[in-house]
Amino acid sequence: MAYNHQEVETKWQKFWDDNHTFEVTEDTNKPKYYAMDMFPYPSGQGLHVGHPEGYTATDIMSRYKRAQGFNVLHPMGWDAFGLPAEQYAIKTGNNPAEFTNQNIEVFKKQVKSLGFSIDWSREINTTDPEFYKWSQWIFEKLYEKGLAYEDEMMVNWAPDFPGGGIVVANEEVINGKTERGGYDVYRVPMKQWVLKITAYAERLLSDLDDLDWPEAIKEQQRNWIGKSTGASVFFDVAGSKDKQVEVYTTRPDTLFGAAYMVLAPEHDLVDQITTPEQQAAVKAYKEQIATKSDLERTDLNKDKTGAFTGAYGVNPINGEQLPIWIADYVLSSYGTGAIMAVPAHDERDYDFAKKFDLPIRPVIEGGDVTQAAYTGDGLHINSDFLNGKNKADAIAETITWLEEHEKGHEQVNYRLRDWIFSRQRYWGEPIPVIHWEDGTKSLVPENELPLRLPHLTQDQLKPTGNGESPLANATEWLKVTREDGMKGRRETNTMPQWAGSSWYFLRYVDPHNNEALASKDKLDYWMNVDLYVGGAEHAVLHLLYARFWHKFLYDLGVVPTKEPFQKLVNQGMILGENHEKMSKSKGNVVNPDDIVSTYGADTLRVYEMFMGPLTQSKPWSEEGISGSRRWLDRVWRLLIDDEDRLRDHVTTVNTGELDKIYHQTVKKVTDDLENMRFNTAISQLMVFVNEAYKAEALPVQYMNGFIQLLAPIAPHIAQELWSKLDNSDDLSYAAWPKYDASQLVEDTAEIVFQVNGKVRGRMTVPLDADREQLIALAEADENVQKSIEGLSVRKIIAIPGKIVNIVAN
RNA sequence: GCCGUUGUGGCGGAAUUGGCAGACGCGCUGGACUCAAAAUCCAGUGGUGGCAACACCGUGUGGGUUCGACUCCCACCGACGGCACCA
Repeated sequence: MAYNHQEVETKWQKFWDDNHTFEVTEDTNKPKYYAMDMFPYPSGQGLHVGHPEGYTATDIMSRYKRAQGFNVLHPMGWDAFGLPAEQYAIKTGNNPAEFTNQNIEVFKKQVKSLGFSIDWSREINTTDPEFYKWSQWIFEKLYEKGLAYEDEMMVNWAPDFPGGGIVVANEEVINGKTERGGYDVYRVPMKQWVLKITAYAERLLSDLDDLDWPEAIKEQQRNWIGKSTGASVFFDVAGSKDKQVEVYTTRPDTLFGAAYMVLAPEHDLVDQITTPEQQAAVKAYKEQIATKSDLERTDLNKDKTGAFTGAYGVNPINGEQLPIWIADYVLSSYGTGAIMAVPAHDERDYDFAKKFDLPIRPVIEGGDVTQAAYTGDGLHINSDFLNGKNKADAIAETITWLEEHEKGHEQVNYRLRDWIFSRQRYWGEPIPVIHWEDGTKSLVPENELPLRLPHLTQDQLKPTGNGESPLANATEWLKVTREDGMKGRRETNTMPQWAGSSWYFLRYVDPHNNEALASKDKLDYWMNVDLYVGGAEHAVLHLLYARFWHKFLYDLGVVPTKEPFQKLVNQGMILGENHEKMSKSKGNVVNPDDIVSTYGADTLRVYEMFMGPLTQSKPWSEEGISGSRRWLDRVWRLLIDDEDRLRDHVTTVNTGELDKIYHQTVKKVTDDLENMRFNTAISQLMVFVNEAYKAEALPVQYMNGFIQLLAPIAPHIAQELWSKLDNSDDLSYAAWPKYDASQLVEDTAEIVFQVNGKVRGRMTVPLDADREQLIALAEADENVQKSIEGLSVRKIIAIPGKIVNIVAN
């Protein structure tokens, strides 16, 4: 009978569930392997074909490692806080929790239909109070260590965001608009909870080196952290002895070329130093930029703007007085929010100087300051004791001078900013803080965690209109009274979606623990994650936050490793048949449910792995998927006849005709799986099947081995064939086949004969034929003779086992 | 503009250390089976020329190193992703 995928897949999925096949314990006698996917946000859309790609990859590795004798942890969970559920609730009056749980049920059913070897007893859900209790616990530890603080700071405020506006993290702003939805972002001061990720900047940067991650992601994180080395330089303000402007520069060597100074408009000193005559102009400028969105500010960046404060700074190196301006091309949030401007050697300063007619004095040879700023290296000029020195020497010399004269020092800066951690939302983890009427605040006591989200009615969920979270409407929940009668109000902001995903991988190792986020023993055994697979879109957000929290927990002694994810793999995107990103509007979306019901989960798994390298983006093909199904049918027919019985040619007799290809296949598939080259592993399995079709007899032992090699990729059909071959042991834990290296040894090799690098003949010779023999054979070759006719031989290269190349002219 | 990734048949993609370019699959062509079709099995399939043996061309473009380059080096072009006044 033909292969019936629906029957077989249902049967074995039930078998795995009933037998708890993939539930895992801490068997310390075995080496461990922790393979994990980035857990999904359970949207109402359900799974798309991109999800199974990564999930299949980790599942193959999990099944392969299990057969290799590893104790494998392969879990799944749900990143279930987030805006869509809240917005849906506002619109329909449904409870976000119920809605979320319905979505999870749909997702879970879909994921299960693909036959992954997941330990479902460890399923987690970030919206479960028993889970977010520990998100809150980590926040409290951060607070206790001074790494979570509340501050009036310039935040990214998107007032048009549905539901009354929202503050987003720097990382969530793309081109001056919110990453989600594309709403305009304004920089406004607001009181927010902030996590001090900058305290870990250096470690987040340097520990990247030892990680087995794609270079692109490491590079993105390095750029995001943005370490730079330069100098702080102190400029006195002329006429006011007690005031100093500290600037940061990476080019202290150009100090003699400083022409003016610029403060960020928000800089503290601006109001103190502005002269009475300039006050109106400065005030007008500050108002002008305050109303601009980030996008408008960047758009206008070609056209520099600014205002003169009327004050002057004193260049410490030569006593020269430099006008102090304010301009929004200097950012208050980077360095000291103040710069020395060297228009001759900095493009931004050059543009500004041109616009406001400020002097441009070169201090490095090379370039033409009438045309453009020169940012390259060269010998210094107009620079007193630096004259004649190159950039590197002059930088070192200047820093020495600054330090000796106490006018500055070497300084390292990071582009990374602290992490704005509060969101004006209902559907997130409540921040466990109480604000007391005397102006103090305190944490919710640890024994009262989790601080649960109160139930809100549809009306209460609606925006407050003042930028506050809907939790401000939860009157009863909000009020707290202390034993001493002091009244307090709970924090109404909630945590961002990144909170749960910053540590969820720790919870999988001990998901039901009430005493700790996970027990020390289990963390010691399982951490860190050996393989983490997910999309590249999380390069700086999730992966940086998770590393930060992990390092913090490492410092607390909670986790045993400095880094959470040893190996990271980004699966490529699956594109539509037209090579474009799948989207509803383009009508090229493929629904995995349809594929599973038409062709089966195994076909989907084989196809997605065979399409090409896991890490590459590749287009979907309907013909490709049916080809994968045809191949599985071919595998089935190789072993099973029309009456659904094992074919007669599967025997215990080994004629030897498949020896070589079998052992080659075991070797190649093992190598390929080890290196996650699933496409070439499948191709080798196809080659084996092609050979097997030509063979008279199929030794049962080779057929069993082949099924084992196939099992990680197509587990259902493999299980069915395994049972039809009368195996009584559990395929999921059967020891991985070994190959016999002696079967792979060749005693002959095909030697290529070349003349001037062009192939002119070939011959199969004994492997031990030496140089002289090979040359003789090549020279005797008819076609070779024809090619060298009339030429004189200059040189002959002969490499035994490979090639003979005759050079002649 | 800067950083990263990438470029191979009609299509998806292989190619260990510099040593036969195009494995495997899709598609296409032919054959077998069939009254016929589908399915299946077998064979062929980079381009040009030739009945053929074979020859020439061919891994984004242009150079270079080498007996020999998809592979190493230099310059450039295109695609994709990220960053974007970070002093």
